[in-house]
Amino acid sequence: MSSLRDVAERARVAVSTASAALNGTRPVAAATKRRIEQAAAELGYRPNVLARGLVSKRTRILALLFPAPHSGFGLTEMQFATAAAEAAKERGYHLLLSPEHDDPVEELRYLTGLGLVDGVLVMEVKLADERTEWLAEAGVPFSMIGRTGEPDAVDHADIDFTRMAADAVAHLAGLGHRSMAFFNHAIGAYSAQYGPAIRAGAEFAAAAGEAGLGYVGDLRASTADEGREAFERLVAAHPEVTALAVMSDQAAVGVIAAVAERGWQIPRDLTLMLVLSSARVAEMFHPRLTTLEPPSAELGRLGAGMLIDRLEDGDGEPRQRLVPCRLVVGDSSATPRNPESEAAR
Amino acid sequence: MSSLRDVAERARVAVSTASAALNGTRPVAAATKRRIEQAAAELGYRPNVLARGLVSKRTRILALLFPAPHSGFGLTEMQFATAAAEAAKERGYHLLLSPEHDDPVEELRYLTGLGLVDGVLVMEVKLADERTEWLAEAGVPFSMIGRTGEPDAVDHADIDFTRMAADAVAHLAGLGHRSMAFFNHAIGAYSAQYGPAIRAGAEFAAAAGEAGLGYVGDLRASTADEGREAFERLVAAHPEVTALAVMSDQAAVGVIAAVAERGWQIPRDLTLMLVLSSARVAEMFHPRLTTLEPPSAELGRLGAGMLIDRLEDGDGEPRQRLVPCRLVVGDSSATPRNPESEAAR
DNA sequence: TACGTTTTGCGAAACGTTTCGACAAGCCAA
DNA sequence: TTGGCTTGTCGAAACGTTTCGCAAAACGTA
Repeated sequence: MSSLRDVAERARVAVSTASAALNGTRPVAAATKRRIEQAAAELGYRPNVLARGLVSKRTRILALLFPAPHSGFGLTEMQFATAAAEAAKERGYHLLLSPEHDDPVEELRYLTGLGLVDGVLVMEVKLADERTEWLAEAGVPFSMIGRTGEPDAVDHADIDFTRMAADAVAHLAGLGHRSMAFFNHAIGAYSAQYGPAIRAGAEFAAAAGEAGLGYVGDLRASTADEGREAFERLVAAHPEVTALAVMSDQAAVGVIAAVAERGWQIPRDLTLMLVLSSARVAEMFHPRLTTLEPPSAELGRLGAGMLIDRLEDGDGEPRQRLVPCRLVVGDSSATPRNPESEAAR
Repeated sequence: MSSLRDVAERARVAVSTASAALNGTRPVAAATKRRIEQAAAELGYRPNVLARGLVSKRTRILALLFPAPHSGFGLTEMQFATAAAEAAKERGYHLLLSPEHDDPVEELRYLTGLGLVDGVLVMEVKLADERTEWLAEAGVPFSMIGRTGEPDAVDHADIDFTRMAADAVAHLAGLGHRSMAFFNHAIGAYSAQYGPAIRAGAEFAAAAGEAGLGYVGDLRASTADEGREAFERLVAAHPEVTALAVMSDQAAVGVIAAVAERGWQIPRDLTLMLVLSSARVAEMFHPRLTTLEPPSAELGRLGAGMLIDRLEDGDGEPRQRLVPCRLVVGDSSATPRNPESEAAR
C-alpha cells in the first residue's frame, strides 16, 4: 500500500503539503493541489486509518453494544445493527459489533480504553442502565436506541409509545370495539427494567382510557404456553373483550392456538393485533396479523446519525427523536362480532 | 488514558522493557516483570490498538462483509454476525460490520486499503463470487461462510447439504412417505448463483433417488403467492405426493393457505417441513412445522475461528468444515394419509 | 528600491507502540 | 586476570499520519 510519502514524492512536494492538500486543512496553491491529487489517484492512495487516528484522536469508528440475546433475538435488533452500519458508512464511519457479556461496564471500560472507537451506540437500554451511566460519567460520547427512565440530556432515538398506543386504540375503536386487552411481555429479570414493556403498558392503559374503551392490562406472556394461559384467564374474567393487542409474537402463537381450540375464529370472533412485531413476522401467521411495526431501521439510522453529529459538531442541545410505528393492517382485524350485546356475551 | 510510558516511569524501567514484559516477547527478569505488571494494573493501562497496529501491522480487527438485504434478511444472517462477533471477541479480536452496496469489489479495495482490518469474513457467497476472487488475488486473508462453486483451498464453513437432504428424506421415508416434492427458492437474479438453493436442489434430488422416493423438484417459490401457485401446480400434476419440503418460510405461508383452502389439513393429509428455517420461525406456524434448522451460529463461529487461525498460524492446509443441520420435529410431520393407495389417490 | 503583507511550502515534532542492535553486568572456565 | 557467554536492560528508529512554527517567495505599495 502506498503511503502519503509516496504521494508527496511523486508530486514533488513535502509530506505535510500533501496532507494539507488532501485534507483541505490548509490552503494549498491550486496547481500544487491538482498535482498532489493526481499523484494520489495514480497510486490509489488510501490514508491509513491507524496512523491518522493515532495523532488526530479520531478513528471514525463507532461501537454498537450488542447485548447477549436474552430472549431470542429478532429481526428488530438485526435491523438496528444493519441500519446503523449503513448510516455510519454513508458518513464515512465504521461500525464495530461489540457483544456484551456478564459485566457490561467492565467490557465498556476495556473497549473505550483501546483508543479504537470514537463513540458508542447503546441498544436494549434499560430504565436504569449502568452502561449509560458509566459512559456519561466517563465522558465517552454515546447515543441510545431506546432510552432510560430519565434520559435528560442524552441523545437518543426511540419509539413514540404514546402515539403507538393511540394508533392501536384508534384502529380498534374505529372498527367498533368497545373493550380490549393488552398482552404485555412476561415479567422477567429483564423486562422488569425493559423500557418498551413498561412504556407500552402505561401508554395502552392511558390511550384506552382516553378513548373510553374497556381495558384489561394485567396480562403477561412471552411464550406460546404463557400466551395460551393468559388468554384462558382473560376469557374467564373478561368475556366482554373483543380485541387483543399482543406484544410478543411467541405469545401470539399460543393465543391463536387457544382461540382455535375454542372453535373461535380470528377475526370473526376476536380481533388480534401484534404490537412491535415486524410485518414480515406478522404475515407468517394465518390469518395474516395486523401489526404495529417498529421503525427499527429508522431508529438504527437515527441513533448512528445522532452520535456522528455529536462527534462532529461537538456539544449542542441534546438530539432526541421519537418515531411512530407503522400500522400494517392484516386479515386479523374486523368489527366485533356483536357490538350491541357484547357486554352480555 | 495512561500510556506505556507512564507504566515504564512508574516501574522505573525503559519503555521497551515494559513492552517486552507485558507482551512476553523477550525475557525479562521476574522481579522487573512483576514491578511492571503491577504498575500497569495500578494505572489501568490498556495498550493503544492504533499505535500497536501501526507498527505491528496487526489490528486484530476482522470485517464481516454484509450484503445489502436482497430478499429480506432473516435470523440466519443475524446469527452469522453475532456468533462471529462472539467468537472473535473470545480470541481478542473485534468485528467490523461492513455493509456492501453496488460495487462490492471497489468497497473491498477501499476497506482493505485502510489498513484497519487484518482479514475479511465473507457471507452470502455466490457460486462465482467476484469478492472472493479479488480477495484471493489481492492476498487478503479471508474465510467464507458458505462457499463458491470451486472452493479449492479457500477456508470456509458451510452447511452439509448432502447430509441435510439425506436427513430430510430419511425423516419423510421413515414416516412411510413414498413420494415427495421440494420447493426451492424462486429463480431470481440472486438465487441463480445462490449456493444453498443450487446445492439443496441437487442434493434433494439425489437423496430422494437414493431412497427410492418419488420426487418432484421443479417447484420454485419465495413468496406466499408463489408458494400458493406452486402448490396448485403440484397437486394438479402430481397428486400422489404426500410430503413437502419447503425452502422459503414465506413460500410456506402460501402453501399452507392453499392447503387449508382445499379443506385439507396438515399433517393429516400432507406432511410439510421447512428446510433451512430456524425453529423459532417454524414454531410460529400452526401447526408448528418440522424444520431442518441451519447451524447459523456454528457457521459464524467457525468462519471467524478459521480466519483467526489463519492469521495466527500463517499458512497451512485449508480449513474447511461442513456442518449438519438440526432436525426439529414439529406437528406437521405424520404418516401419509393412506400409504397403500397413494398412487391412486 | 525598499518594506510590509500575504501566500505557499517545508521540516520537525508528536501520537503510542514494537522491534532490534548495543551494551553493561554477572558468571564460568581457562 | 582474561576472554567468552548469557542474561537483562536500554535507547533509538520506525510505523504513517497530522500539526504547527518558520522561512522563502511573491506581491502590492510607498
